[in-house]
Amino acid sequence: MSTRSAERGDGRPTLEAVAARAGVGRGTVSRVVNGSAGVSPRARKAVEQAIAELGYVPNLAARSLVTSRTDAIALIVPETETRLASEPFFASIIRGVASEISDTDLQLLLILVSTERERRRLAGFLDGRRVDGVLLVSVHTDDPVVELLEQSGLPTVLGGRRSDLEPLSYVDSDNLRGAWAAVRHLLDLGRRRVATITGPLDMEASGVRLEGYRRALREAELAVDPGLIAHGDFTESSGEQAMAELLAREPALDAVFCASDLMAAGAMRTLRRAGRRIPADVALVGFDDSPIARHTEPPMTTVRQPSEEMGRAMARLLLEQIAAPSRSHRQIILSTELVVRESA
Amino acid sequence: MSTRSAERGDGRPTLEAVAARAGVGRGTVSRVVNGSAGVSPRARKAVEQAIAELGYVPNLAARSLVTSRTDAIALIVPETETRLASEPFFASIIRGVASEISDTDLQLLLILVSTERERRRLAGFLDGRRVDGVLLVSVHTDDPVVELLEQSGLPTVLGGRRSDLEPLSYVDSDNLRGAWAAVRHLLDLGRRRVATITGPLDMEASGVRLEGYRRALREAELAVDPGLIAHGDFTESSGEQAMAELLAREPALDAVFCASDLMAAGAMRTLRRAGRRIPADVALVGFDDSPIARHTEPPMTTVRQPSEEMGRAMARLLLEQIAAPSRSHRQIILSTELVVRESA
DNA sequence: CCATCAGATGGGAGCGCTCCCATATCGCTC
DNA sequence: GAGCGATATGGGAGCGCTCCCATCTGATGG
Repeated sequence: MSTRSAERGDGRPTLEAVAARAGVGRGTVSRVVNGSAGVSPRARKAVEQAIAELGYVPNLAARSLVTSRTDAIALIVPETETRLASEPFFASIIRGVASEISDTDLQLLLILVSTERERRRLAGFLDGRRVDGVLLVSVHTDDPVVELLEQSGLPTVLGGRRSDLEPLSYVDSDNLRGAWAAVRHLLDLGRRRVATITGPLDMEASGVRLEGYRRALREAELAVDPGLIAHGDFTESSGEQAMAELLAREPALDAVFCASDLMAAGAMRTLRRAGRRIPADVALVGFDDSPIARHTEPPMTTVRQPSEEMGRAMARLLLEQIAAPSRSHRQIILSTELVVRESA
Repeated sequence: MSTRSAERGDGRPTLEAVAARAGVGRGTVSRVVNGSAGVSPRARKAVEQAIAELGYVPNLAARSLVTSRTDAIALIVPETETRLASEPFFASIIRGVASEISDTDLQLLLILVSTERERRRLAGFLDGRRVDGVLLVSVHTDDPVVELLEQSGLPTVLGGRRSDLEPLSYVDSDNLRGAWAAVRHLLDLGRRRVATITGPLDMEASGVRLEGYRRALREAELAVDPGLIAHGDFTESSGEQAMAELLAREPALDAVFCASDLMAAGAMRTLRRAGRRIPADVALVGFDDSPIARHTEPPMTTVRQPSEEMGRAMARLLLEQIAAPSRSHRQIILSTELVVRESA
């Protein structure tokens, strides 16, 4: 059998086998497979039939070798892996990205980077050009990972930004307005001793949320009292601790804005232990609208970030950038929304 | 310059360039790169230096073309994407898998399959042999995805199983003992009208947890009353609804075992609305020990599944299977643990 | 001192594909 | 009816690597 010669050892048919079966040349089959123009209807039909009969599937490695495209993008999550699980934020991003690329034929690679070793591995990975583009979430101001990406020259889109001068493309949510609206809400409720628990200040989002807090206070002609500001790192236990500090410093506080729901949950716990009623004694607003916000007691008023939409937008931006690499960098700011439940 | 000829258009050095620089042949460089034996120390050193100087990184596509390995595995999550976000279980699995493969040079591909279209895409993907092996979580009894995997002949490891006759390798948690321990705990508390809310019965885990419930009752010489059994689908709202049914059918129930924390959270909400105190009137135990279990009011007693360890075990099993494909299928059952908080 | 053998080495062949160019084919126009 | 451009087509070259075999080297034994 002459077709034998065009088959793989593992039995999978090659382009050549399809060409032989359809009675055309390799070039024509390739054109059909890749949807290029300039194929007669007759030839196209013959090829399509041969493909169906043989169950032909292109060998991506061979294609990639020639085109030096990989048809894959990577989503990099540079977090201690614990946060991945505790923050549904990441899962939503994944979901958004996956749904956006689900009708391209791109692969999604997930890369978790937490240790130094993993960072080095990532460097080799990027140098090896194993993906066509990269998505990075959870951006820290001087995160070496971002620099790796910049150096690599690969199309890149960030979720969040390092500063308001961020040169790379990014998608961010409107942290300023979100925080502002949250604090504004507390003030509208008549609270006057409004504290805040910030995120880690090496993340721009934390700084911006703090700025939103400040601005709302100033607009209400209230002084910004440093004693009412405590810092956390987005984890629940840091929220617990920060709340304890605040309570110690300012026993008379009557409201608190937390830069994440997880910290807010921790803060609630501390408040409860201290015998403060929520919201009667202390009103509380979180940030993220993560699932746990609905499960706290009382259910938490919080600022919704459209995290799935962020993932989607990131993917979209990256696809554009891969398609037209020269295109200058773009940014997208998605709006946030106050979700009023019972904690404030 | 003669080295020019051995460089890629994009400037990345090739094996050939390294060979030229080190003054050896391609074969020797390849042997060094792949750590094969039979290279003199002198040659090895020269090659290593050339690699460092040139910043050589192997082209995976070319390698893959020859070896027909891909150095990638896929994690398939066949769920409506919503569950990905709401169930930290998946995130933990991802984390476990990622950490287990982090010192191999395998890639992790994440594939979310929910629609029929995505399933077809997956089929092509598997046929295209774009990964060396596959991990599947959230296994449903007659999930077409599992059949796809079986047909593909790729090394496969399931998280969960279709039945106790599962022919494929799998990692599961000890659902029977977990459920049994939960119900046993409720009985030890003196409860006698113990209800259960099951998961979707097309998942083996649901059936087994129900069996654990039954067995604990029988051991306590209590009848298994169908009126005390309601069905959910692991979502919060299904828990809410199932609890309402139970309350309607058996107003006198004094305990409930829920097959997931999410359903338990829903059930709590219904109980609260119905004016039942937890645990005074109705004691409640969940399953999973997901983060929300700590945030309910009162904090939930639940059965811990070692989900991260499951991910790790799945990856380990898959690696073994890829290394030694002939090896017969294996299964690992991880033990569960009752975490007593305040709801029971 | 030469035959012998193990270990080290170089490089041809070929993996399956895309790119591109030479060639073939067709339908028009003048 | 010859000439021309537009459209289709086949297949060579080559992507960067691994595999394998032929060759070479040097140490060993008779």
